[in-house]
Amino acid sequence: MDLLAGLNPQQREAVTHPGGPLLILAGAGSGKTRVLTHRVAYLIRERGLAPGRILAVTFTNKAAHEMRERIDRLLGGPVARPIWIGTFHAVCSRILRADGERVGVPAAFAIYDEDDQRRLIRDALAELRLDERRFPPAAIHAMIGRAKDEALDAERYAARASSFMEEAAARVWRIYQAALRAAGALDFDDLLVETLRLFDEHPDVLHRYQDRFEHVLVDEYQDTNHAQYLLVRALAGRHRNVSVVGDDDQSIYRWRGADVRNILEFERDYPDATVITLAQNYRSTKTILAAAHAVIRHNPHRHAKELWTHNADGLPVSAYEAADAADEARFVLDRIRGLGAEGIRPGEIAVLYRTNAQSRVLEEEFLRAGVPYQIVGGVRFYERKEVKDLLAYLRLVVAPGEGASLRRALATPRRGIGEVSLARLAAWAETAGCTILEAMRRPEALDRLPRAQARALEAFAQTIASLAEAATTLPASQVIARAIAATGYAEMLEAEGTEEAQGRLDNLRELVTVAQEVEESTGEPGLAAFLQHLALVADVDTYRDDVDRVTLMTLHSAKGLEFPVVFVTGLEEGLCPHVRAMDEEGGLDEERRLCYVGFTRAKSRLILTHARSRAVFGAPQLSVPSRFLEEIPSHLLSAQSAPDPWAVEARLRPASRAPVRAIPDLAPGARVRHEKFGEGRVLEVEGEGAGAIVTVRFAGATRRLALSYAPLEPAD
DNA sequence: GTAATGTGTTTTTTT
DNA sequence: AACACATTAC
Repeated sequence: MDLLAGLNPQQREAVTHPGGPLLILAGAGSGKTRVLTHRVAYLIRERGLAPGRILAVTFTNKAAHEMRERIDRLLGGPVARPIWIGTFHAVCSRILRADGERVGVPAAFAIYDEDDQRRLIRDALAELRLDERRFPPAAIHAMIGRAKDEALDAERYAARASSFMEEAAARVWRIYQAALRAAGALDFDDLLVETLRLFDEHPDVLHRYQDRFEHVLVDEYQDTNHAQYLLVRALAGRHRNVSVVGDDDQSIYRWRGADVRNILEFERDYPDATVITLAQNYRSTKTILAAAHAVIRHNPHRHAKELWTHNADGLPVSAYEAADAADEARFVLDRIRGLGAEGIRPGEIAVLYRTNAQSRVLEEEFLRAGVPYQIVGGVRFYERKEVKDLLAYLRLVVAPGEGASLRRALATPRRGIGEVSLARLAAWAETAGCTILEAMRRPEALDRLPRAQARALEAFAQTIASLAEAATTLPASQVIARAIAATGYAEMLEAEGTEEAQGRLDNLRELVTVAQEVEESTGEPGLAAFLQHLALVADVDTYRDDVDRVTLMTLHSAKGLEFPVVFVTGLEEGLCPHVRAMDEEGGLDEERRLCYVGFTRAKSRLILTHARSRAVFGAPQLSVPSRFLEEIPSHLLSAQSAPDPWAVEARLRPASRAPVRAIPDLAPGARVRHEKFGEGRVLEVEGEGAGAIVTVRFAGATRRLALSYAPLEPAD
């Protein structure tokens, strides 16, 4: 396959660039992913570079996956396996697993999630007798996180602390860090910081990686923070073949420490850098690009540039003013139904919003309408209670000394062990100098406890021990499958007998599938590797483009994706731009970039909505249209508005936007006709009247439909 | 030791 | 409105 076929001159230049520092300024939809994958394939095939000598850093695990697949496809075989492709966090995690022990990071280190981290912060605050109201754990945690983004450590941070709050954060940090170390755990930021420390304190390790990576490529460079910048500089320090790709207009992670200067000042860092600009857009219509540009051009301090395209003008951008969030959701579903009639499938549609909280109202409407959807983010799969519970058991199998996991695992399923028994056991373990888990197997310790508790603890320790035994020989997926049964978790959920419990059990089984997939794609079958991998999984990684469902997600999650039809909802002052962003320096600019990212996801249709009233913390608030909407010239727009509920005649009409028609009264067994699906038979009816949801078997498929929306009529 | 009830907090975005 | 956390009741 010709690696250069179909590429424009700038893309070709980027793909074939011989070596040395390369900056690719790639606008939205300019084919940057394509350039990156073709460049890697080119280096391997045309330049004879061994795949193992390439490091490619992506923004999400999903992007990493896709890149690997595309490279294999380009080169016509499974060539990509040895390439190091992954997020900064995944790459650092791999380095630390191999060499972390040189700086005191155990090979089977745990990666603490948000919950675990917050618990340690609160413990530290309590130890320092600091009031949580005056020193909110979330704020302290964020301060520490930001400092780690800057590659600072507690000592240097303490030295430059200039306020009482910062001094408190520095004191908390020391205790927090000691607690992590004691648990053999790292937080997300530590993955980067500890890798940097490893390189700093052990130059021989750094040299090994520097020599190995002849080419380093970094995607989404505009969203790298200082620690990541230092990592790139260190890893590419020997061969200086560093290619970075990014777009300053799409920098949306400043709050996480991302520093646009990394991309704006690349030429200062590497004076001999080649700079290539990709400005031709292959994704969107002229109208969509014009609307996006009309917004982004209001930002100061940007590389002034305008995308252009050979694509058609396309339809005007739609704008809808809804009465409230529910009306907005109904409008979205109305439109989606209309698009369906035009032959556009659910999988081609995305509904975007600023905050996860907005997804709830939308989701309700999707359920009511029976339109298939997937929500990316929100309550994350790996933060669900049952998943975290099971992971606690698994962590315990890998690291028996880990206190937080022990607590969690002991609590569910209930086995009659509470604070009191655990404290007694912990005290005994302390004096005996063993772990709590070991104490559970000592008769001397168990004799001090009531009979029932002693039995339960003994059985618990036995369960963990047998799982640990299994983990020495079996791959992670099989250990997990055993754990679901051996811990009594399956039994507990089955006993509940509710649909919810069944769903939880399904989630746990899903974990087995995930483990199998990870084993196959990484080639590392062990439980420890799997647990570390899991901690790094992002929301977008769970987004699937192979299912025919409408995708609901935040503007942030949408970065890097594209859809034929895109809805951007909630375009109101205070929401997008968000109030919390506006009291920060440069916050408004970033909100505008976020909006720009949203618009430029759309290929052919862009639909914008805002509501006159929206509930904040449950209380309705009036809101005005976002300034970003006002920035779009009216000739690009086709606007529409919900009726004013205060107008007299409007008050007499039903509030619902549902088509006014007779609601058929159906019972199971009835024959019905659907505009699109043809004739079918009713299997089940849930609810009554307009709110009812019916399950109908059509010739092709069985579907759940909302009676009030679905164009369903009795067939006689 | 656990379940029921009450209270306060939450929403910005995430590797 | 929804959820986590604390307190109370059993």
